[in-house]
Parts: sequence; structure tokens; C-alpha cells
Amino acid sequence: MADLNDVDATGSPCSGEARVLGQTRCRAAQAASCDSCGVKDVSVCSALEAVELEAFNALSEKVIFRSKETLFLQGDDARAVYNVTCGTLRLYKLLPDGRRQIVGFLLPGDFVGLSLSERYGFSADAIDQVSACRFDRGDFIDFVDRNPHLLRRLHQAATHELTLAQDHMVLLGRRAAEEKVAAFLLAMRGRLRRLGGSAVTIPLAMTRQDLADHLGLTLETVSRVVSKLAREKTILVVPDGLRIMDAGRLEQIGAS
Amino acid sequence: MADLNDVDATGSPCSGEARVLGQTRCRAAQAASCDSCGVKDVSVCSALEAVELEAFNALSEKVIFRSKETLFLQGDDARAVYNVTCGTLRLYKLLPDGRRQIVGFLLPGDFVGLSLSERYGFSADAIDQVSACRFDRGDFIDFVDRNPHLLRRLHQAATHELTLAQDHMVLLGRRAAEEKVAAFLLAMRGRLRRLGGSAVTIPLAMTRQDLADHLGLTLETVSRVVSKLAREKTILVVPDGLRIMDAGRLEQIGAS
DNA sequence: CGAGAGGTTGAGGATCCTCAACAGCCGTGG
DNA sequence: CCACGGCTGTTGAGGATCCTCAACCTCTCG
Repeated sequence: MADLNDVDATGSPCSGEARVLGQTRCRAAQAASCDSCGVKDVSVCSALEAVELEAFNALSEKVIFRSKETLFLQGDDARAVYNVTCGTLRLYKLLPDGRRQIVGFLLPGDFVGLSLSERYGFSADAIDQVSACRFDRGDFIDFVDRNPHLLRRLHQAATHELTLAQDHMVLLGRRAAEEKVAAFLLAMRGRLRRLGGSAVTIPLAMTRQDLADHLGLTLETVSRVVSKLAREKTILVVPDGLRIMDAGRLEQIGAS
Repeated sequence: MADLNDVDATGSPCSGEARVLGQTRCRAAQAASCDSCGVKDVSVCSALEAVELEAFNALSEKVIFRSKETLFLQGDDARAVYNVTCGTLRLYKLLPDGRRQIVGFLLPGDFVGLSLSERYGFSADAIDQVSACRFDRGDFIDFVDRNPHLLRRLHQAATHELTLAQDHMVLLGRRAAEEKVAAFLLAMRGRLRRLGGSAVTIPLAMTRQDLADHLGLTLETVSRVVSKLAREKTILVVPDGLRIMDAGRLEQIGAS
């Protein structure tokens, strides 16, 4: 949605962006403190009281990644953990011959580095411009040790991720191409709704190749399925996104 | 391996079972307390000190599930959490039309119910005879709240599960049939090794259908791949298991 | 001994992948 | 200003992989 002026308010909390120097910027990114953060109620921070949040805020550093910038690679020393405030990340693993599986897309409010382990278990790229709170991993762990509330919340987030991963295994292992695309769109709609949008229009910052690598397909197959759904008026292809025209039909295809 | 007398000590901590009334029974299942439990060093219990462990022990109840018995179904009220001490569980999700995806096999030391949530997110069956420690979920949560050590350990277990899930997504989304089987065997070997076996022989309590539903294949395809690997002397088919004959070759096929 | 469950193997076909051509968009640079 | 190349996406033709359907085998258990 980088160059769309008429993005509606449905879906992304990044909507309502300010145009600055020809670049799209997130409001959340400009928040100086947690108080005015757009995702404070949906992210792990929500576990903290005002006083704790202040100390937490002091540990964090606001960072911005440009589109296609790599945050880290699988196997890197995990020096930092992140809380996404705006934009979309792709987390992925590579096979030795270059085949890629995108294990998840992270949206605002999502946390990177839940495992708190010494090395990253996957690679992460910014898909569009991403704003995030960065924490030194050591500092973060110390803080967690002093705040069991936060650990409970992290654990909750981790098991939620695990549930999403299990749902995705069903998709990858047991669903046909059309079902995969439909189920993905419905899942994305659900996540966007929880972020506050009405989510009729699903903004998709990722390419067809990204979708393919997430759904276990090729980019051609994704393109064909999207075309087919559009031809049948189940969805409408719009710049950098898809609009759901017949939700009932989509649910019929992607039912879980 | 239910009726094999000559199972070697490689692999399963259940080996060394006592024959009682024609049934194979796990030593761990007979342990009256945590002290003599076979999995106390690999399961979440390892986070606890002796005193804590005693209280923990008091909360638990030893239970045994027969082969094919269902522990719970997806969506059921999560009244209990379990720590597997012996045997194998399958965790799975079903699509409305009956297609099944097995999201994981649980071995001794593994924990069921990490999410601590009110409802189970998947169904669980015993594949062979399973022994487990059962905890009332409410009691368990209270105990966790009083023992942050344990929460840390649970979180570690959850993020480890998440890593396994992500690895499995790569397998499901981006690997060919032969690679899936090879990678599965290697992963299973790794898990068995960590449980103390040398793991040249991989005991497989599950059927070809179970394997297929785990690997995103049909049972026929699994059977064909296994036959092919056996024909090439990469593996040897033994009753209720597979013996790895050419580990190098298997790693070449299933490299990750 | 018969029934049932689990497993193997084959023939044929559907789905999805591969390879290829081409269109649209955008930023760069002549 | 417009031509060009690169990137993304679409569409088609042909082929590989894996699935479906079916037959048959072994083993176990009542």
C-alpha cells in the first residue's frame, strides 16, 4: 500500500499514515513513548502496569527497517528482540538448495524473539517499511525475570503462535491450492480484525512469491488461484491487496 | 514394539519393559514417585528443586492409556495436563470432511497442555500403551504461579515445540515425498538419542496412515518410499520399526 | 478358520510444478 | 521526455509427482 492515497481505515493500524517527504510513515513509529503506542493493547506490553511500562519503555529503542531490509538471519546471535509496531515482517527458513518456507508473517503487535534463545531459529525480513521497538536481549531477559506477569504474557503469546503453526500445518499438509489461498485470506482477515479494522479489504504487502512460499505452492499457482477467485467474483484484486466480495463463498472453500 | 521380546536398548526409554500378564508395561509407569521417574531429567519437572518436586508429585496422578485410547478431543474443556512418561501419543487436527493432520508425536518426557488454555487446541490419542502423570489443570496453574522456575521451563518447552513446528512446516511445504520420510526418520532419531538411546533402530509405534497424516502424504506413498529406501539398503524394515543402515545416505536425502 | 487391520504394489489420473512468453509498472538514465 | 531494464504478475502448454482406486498379502486375534 506504499503509494496508495485512498487506503481506507479498515484493516491496518498503519492506516492514517502521514505523508512525509514522499514516504509513507507509520504514526506508531513516531510515538516517542509507550503511552501513545498504537499497539500497546494487543502486544505483550499489555501485561505491564503503568510503572513497569515506564521501566520497560526505557529499555526500548525505536527502530525502522526499510522495505526488503533483513533484520537477522537464521543462526545469527540473537542480540535483540523486537515488538512490531507497524508494517509486515516475513519469517522464513531456507533449505540448503534455496527452497524457502515462510513460517509466518508478523503484523503490528507481534513479537519477534519469543524463544529468548541465544540464536535466531529463522530469518526475518521487512516486507514493507517496518517500525519496531528493539530491546537488547539480555536486558529484556533480566526484565522478564523481574516481572513474572510479562513471562506469563510471553508464554501466552508463544502458545498462541504454536496454535497458529499447527493450523498452518493442516493447511500445508492437507489442503488443496484453492483451499490454501482461501484459508490464508480468512486467517489474515481475522488477524486484521483483531487489530481493529473491519477487514473487507486485505492489504497484502507481500508478493505472490511470498504467498507461495508461505502456502507451499509456486507463484504461478497462487496467481492462477487468485485469478480464478477473482473471475468468480469471490474476491477483487486491488493494488497491493485483495477485497473480499463473497465472504460466504470464501469460507465455504477455506472452511476449517 | 508391543510384542517384541528382543527390542534392543537403543531408542526408547521404555525398553527394558517388564512382561506382566502378557502385556508390555513401562517401568516409568510403575514409578510411585518422581524420584524414580525415568523422564525426570528431560521433562519440565527438571526445573524443580527436591522440595518443590515433592509438592508437585502430590498434585499428580499416574494414569495409563491403552493403545488407541483417546485422551481428549479438540475443543474439549481442558480439565487436565499431562506429562508423558512412556509410550507415544499422536496430536492431530481434523478438517470438517475428515482429513487429518497429525501435528506431532509425543514421546516420553513431552508435555501435553503447554498452552494452559481452557480448551484443547487439538485431539490426542495413545498410539501404544501410554503412561503419564496427570495434573488437574487448575491445580497445575496455581502451582506454576507459585513457581516461576517452572513457568520459565514451560515457556522454554513451548518455544521448543514452536521450533519443531516451524521445521515441520518446511517439511510439509517444501519437501518431496522421499525427503519427507528421510527427514522424519532423522528427526525421530535425534529425539530418541536425546532420550538416551543410540537410535540406530527407530521404533515406530504408528501406522503408515499415521505417518502419512503427519507428513502430508497418503499411506500408499509412504509405503512406496519406505520400500524404495529399503530396496536401496538405506534402511531396513523391521517389525514395528525401521533400522537405519546408511545414515549418510539418509542425511543426504533429508538434509536440512 | 474367518474377519479385520495393516501393509505392499500396480495402473491410471488429477493436481500442481516447470518452463516459457508476455504485459504492466516504475525508476533510471540517455 | 521517452526508452529501457528490472521486477512483479498473468497465462498457457506440457510433464512430474503424488493421489485414487483396486487387488492381494501377512499377521493377529477371537
